[in-house]
Amino acid sequence: MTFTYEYPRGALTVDCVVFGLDEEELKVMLIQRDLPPFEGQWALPGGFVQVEESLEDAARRELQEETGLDRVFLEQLYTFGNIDRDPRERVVSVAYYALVKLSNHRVHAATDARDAAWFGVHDTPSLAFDHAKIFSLALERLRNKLRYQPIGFELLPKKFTLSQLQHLYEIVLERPLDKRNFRKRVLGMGLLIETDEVEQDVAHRAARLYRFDERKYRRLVKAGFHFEL
Amino acid sequence: MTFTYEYPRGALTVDCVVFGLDEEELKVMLIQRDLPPFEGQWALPGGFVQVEESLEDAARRELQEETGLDRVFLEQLYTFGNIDRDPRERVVSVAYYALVKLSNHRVHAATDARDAAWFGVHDTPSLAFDHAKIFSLALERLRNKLRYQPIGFELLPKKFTLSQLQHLYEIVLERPLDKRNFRKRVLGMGLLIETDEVEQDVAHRAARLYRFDERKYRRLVKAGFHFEL
DNA sequence: TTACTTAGTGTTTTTAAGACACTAAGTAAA
DNA sequence: TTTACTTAGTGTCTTAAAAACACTAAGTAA
Repeated sequence: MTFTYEYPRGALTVDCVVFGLDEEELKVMLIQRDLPPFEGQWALPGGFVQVEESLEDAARRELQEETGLDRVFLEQLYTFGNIDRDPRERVVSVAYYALVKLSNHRVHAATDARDAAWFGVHDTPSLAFDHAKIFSLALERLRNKLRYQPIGFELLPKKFTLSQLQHLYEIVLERPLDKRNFRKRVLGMGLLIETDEVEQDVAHRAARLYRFDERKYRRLVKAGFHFEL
Repeated sequence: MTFTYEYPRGALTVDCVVFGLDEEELKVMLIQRDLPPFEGQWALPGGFVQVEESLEDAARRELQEETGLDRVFLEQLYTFGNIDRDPRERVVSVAYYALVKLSNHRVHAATDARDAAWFGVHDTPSLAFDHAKIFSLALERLRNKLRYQPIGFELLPKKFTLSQLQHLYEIVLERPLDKRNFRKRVLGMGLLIETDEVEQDVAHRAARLYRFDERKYRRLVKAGFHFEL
């Protein structure tokens, strides 16, 4: 079966920059292409948008199919539409970035992808298409967003210590932060709930666990508040 | 002549939210549709992306064709891809917003558009498609951007007084600003060049004219500076 | 019991933002 | 030419936020 139009139409794809947090590093998920063009090269997970699905649905579906990731934080980044960004034909790509709790998700390479793996953001191989550009924009966006919106929690387990959270900020922003000032700010925000649990199996004093008060956050955003961390 | 593909393909459009500054109000440029769907209704200027032009090129071309606007500040806003946003078929639209110096550009309605006109941003008619959503996102983006990037100059003539600039900020942000604090901040930024001219034909003390130091701005941005106004 | 590691906690200093009112310069009208 | 009117232009004080800074507490391991 084929589909015919009066004027030529480019193809539409989505690409996802998936960030995860390892113990010591910010990582990005890449897949190794199993088909031409750029066969064997690493690339961002993504693929064609089907005609009866929304852009975000397409992004989630591709993530699921290619990397097994599910129910992640996902936000639109930018749309890339240079005419020769794909050697085959005109392809416009809507890029998304995603944040996942690395601990939850063991990667399994899947359809379309020879392999899927996490790379340190400073240790990425050369990427297919204009994906290096997409990736660097995503990293920049993540850093900016982290400053003024509480999205860091998306990279941590549900319950986390303040040290873990600070560590996350230090890794993403790539600079050390003062412990007392950090705790002051982050608690002063009023979006963390202190649980009655502490971390387990550590060889030193155990830290209290907190969780993010997502309900309160949603309520405040709806009411027009802006958050600056 | 027709074009045939193996899978169905949606259409791709660009839509532009064009802002201009009147004496007393922030305005948006709308066109009245001359063709179905939504014939006769007001809409954002925009149209189909051709297969051999980039997204930004398409936006500039449509602006030129439909409103006669040329060489404007243009930046990508967001991509809208809900499956039923166009009653005819699947259409994904990449939205841009533009800032123009209203004084320069007299509007002339043009091809595809029955009419083109400026509307106060609080006085817009009901819009075709999901254009109301696009418009309100653009307005929000403009306000946020104005806070931390010096883009306001795009709405003013090349040479302007500090009062005009303050007035612009007050109109866009919809709140009064303190004259002395405003001048302190804006001059402290170091991106304004004092000319040796003053405004003409005013019935009171004439104010000094300034211009935006675009070179310096570009240089600093390249060097990684961030600007907060 | 001692050494080691990370958790947890306030105060001071510095910097940026906000509030606030008068004089200067020009035009227009009496 | 004097006077009234309008907008330009200018600094200081107050307040709030950010940054700098060091010790004690609690637990584990040797």
